[in-house]
Formats: sequence, structure tokens, C-alpha cells
Amino acid sequence: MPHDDPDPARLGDLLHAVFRRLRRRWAEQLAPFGLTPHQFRALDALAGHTGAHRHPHDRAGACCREDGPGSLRVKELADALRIAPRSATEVVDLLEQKGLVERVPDPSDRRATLVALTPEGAALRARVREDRRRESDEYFARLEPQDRVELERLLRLLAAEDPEPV
Amino acid sequence: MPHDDPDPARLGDLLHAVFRRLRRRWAEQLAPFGLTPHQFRALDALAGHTGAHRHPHDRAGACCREDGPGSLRVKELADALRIAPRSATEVVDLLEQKGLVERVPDPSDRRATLVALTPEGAALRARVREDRRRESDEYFARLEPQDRVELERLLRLLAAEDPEPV
DNA sequence: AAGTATCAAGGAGGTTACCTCTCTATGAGG
DNA sequence: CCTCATAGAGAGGTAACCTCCTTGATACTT
Repeated sequence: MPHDDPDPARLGDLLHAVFRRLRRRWAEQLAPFGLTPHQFRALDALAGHTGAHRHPHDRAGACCREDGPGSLRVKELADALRIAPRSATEVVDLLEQKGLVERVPDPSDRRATLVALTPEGAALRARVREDRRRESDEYFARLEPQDRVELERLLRLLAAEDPEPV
Repeated sequence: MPHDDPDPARLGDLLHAVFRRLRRRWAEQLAPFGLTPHQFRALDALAGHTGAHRHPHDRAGACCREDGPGSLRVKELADALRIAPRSATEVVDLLEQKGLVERVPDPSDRRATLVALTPEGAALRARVREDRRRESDEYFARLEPQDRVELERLLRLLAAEDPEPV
């Protein structure tokens, strides 16, 4: 009964509430590791793609450079995190300070910098994931598996790129 | 095929993406009105509850004060926006500067301040909602109605208070 | 009537996660 | 060589939070 009228703001509000909650929970979970959610997301992005792609301007079959367990250009990282390139620089700065990533010049383009996980970074990322899995928590655990699937479907619809108003 | 393994981070990531997108869209939509999403949320909270409740420590049947079209204590507003009371003060400051709300002392508790919509505030809020509705946009329009209902259900599950670790 | 605990709001000051605008070095095409 | 675009980072800004502390006011004890 609480929802028959399609109040446009309500869904947004709910999303806001959920997101805020999730972020807080992650922050708490990551604090012991000395990471913010963002930093972890960056580590994860670096590890996650691991040479599994190459950017457009890759001319040689030299696709998928294998610089360690995972490396991206700052720009690519920014895209992965959906933030402005400049903002990615900051994330990298912090992670570099902690010795979790390192910057190495991209041999294929001397303008570019590759951000690569260090062994410490890879290890920490693994530990965090492990921890997260062990706790089975993951916040979404309170949903039934089928509900998670459904949620994912809906979120994908919303997250999909739209035509772009150019 | 993209989702059989239950990668714990994926849902969070998706949520993040969707939320970010939504926020950006709202910001764009509200910019012409000189409001940030937050400020609008505050206006909406003020207008939305309109004397429709009373806080716990209400002794008399003097429930539901009728100070104009909507008023809340700063603390109540903070709760509605799910932010710390101190942060709500800031939102109120900004809105007050713009003449959209005003602070009036709570007659029932001289410690408290009631934040009330001014006529301008109420009018602006109405215009924004109107605009939003007209655009039918609301971002969620790309979901089928039944999907919206489903999404709301799922989000409610996630937003629900948990036992509280006290 | 005091005395203490508690609560509301706001001052001070900090952090995070962004952003844009601009500069430099590099690379790519005529 | 000259021009134009691109990659990263410096400078500087903002929104949206936060915690800690102070100030009055209320509420509970004694």
C-alpha cells in the first residue's frame, strides 16, 4: 500500500539511501586495511582486467602488455572508476604512497604512464577480497540469490549508456 | 553469460555507477533553478511531511504544528536526509540565504529551531517537481513500470534498518 | 531550589571525492 | 617544420560530509 503513486523522487531517494549505506559499510570494512572504498576499487580495477584488453590505439599485435599482475594507464583507470582523469591521478598518488601501485612509463607511448600493481598491492587486494568473501557479508547477502540477479538486471538497465545528448 | 559467478563487487559497482549517473542528471536538471540535489531534497523533505507527524517527545495533543506549508527541526531534517545534524545546518544555511526557507524558534522547545519553507521555497519546489514530471524523464523512465516496482521492492530491502550493532 | 545529565543548534576546522583550467611533454598528420 | 590532439599532473575550487566543542534549554534527581 505504500507505493501506488509513482512519486518520482522515491526511487532516487531509496537509491541514495542504499548507496550511502553501502559506502559506509565498505568504508568500515576497508578501514582496517588502510584503504578507502575508492582506493580499493582502483586496486580491483587494476587487478581485474590484467592484460585482458588493450586500448584503441594499439597498433601492433603487441596487445595486452604483461607488466605484472595488472596495469592501466591513468586515463583508463579513470574510465574504469568513472571519474575524471585528473581525479584518477589523485587516487594513484595515494596508492603509490602506500606502495600498492607504481607508475612506470608506457613503452609504447612516452606521454603515458602505466599504473601497475605492486606485489604488495596485489596481495592486499587479495586479502581484502578474501575477507569480504569470508564474511559473506557483502551487504547484498540479505537479498535472496534470485533477487540479486534481478537487482543486477535492473541496475544494468539503468547503468547502460544512453544515446548521449552529445 | 556475463553473470554466473557471484562477484561480490559487481553489484556494488553497478549501484555506484547508477547512483553517480542519477546524481549527475539531477544536478543538471536542478542547475537552472539554482539548487543542488541536496538542497532540493531538503525542500522536498520539508514540504513532503507537512505537519504529517510529530516527534517522540510531544506531550500535548498539540501534535502537528501548522507553521506554514512545512517545517521541521534541524535534527529531523538531518534524519530525513540521513546526514549528521551539523551537516543539515549547512543545508539550511544555504537555503535560508536564498530565501527558500526560514528559521523560526520552536514554541514547544526553546532549544530547537524550526525550519520552515517560505512561499518562495514552496513555489520553487513545486516548479521543480512539475518540471521533473513533465520531462517524465526521471531517469527511471527507461524501466518498465513493473520493473520500477520491483526495483523499489529490492531497494527497500537493502535500505531497511538492520539489527544495529549498537 | 540546586545539580547534573542531556539535548538542540551552530562555530571551528578537517576530509574525501570530485571538478575545471592550464601547463608541459609527447605523438601524429600535413 | 608546424600544427593539432593527447597524457598526465599542478593549481585551485566546490559539495557534502564529518567530529569536537560551546552555548543555551530542558529533564531528571535529590
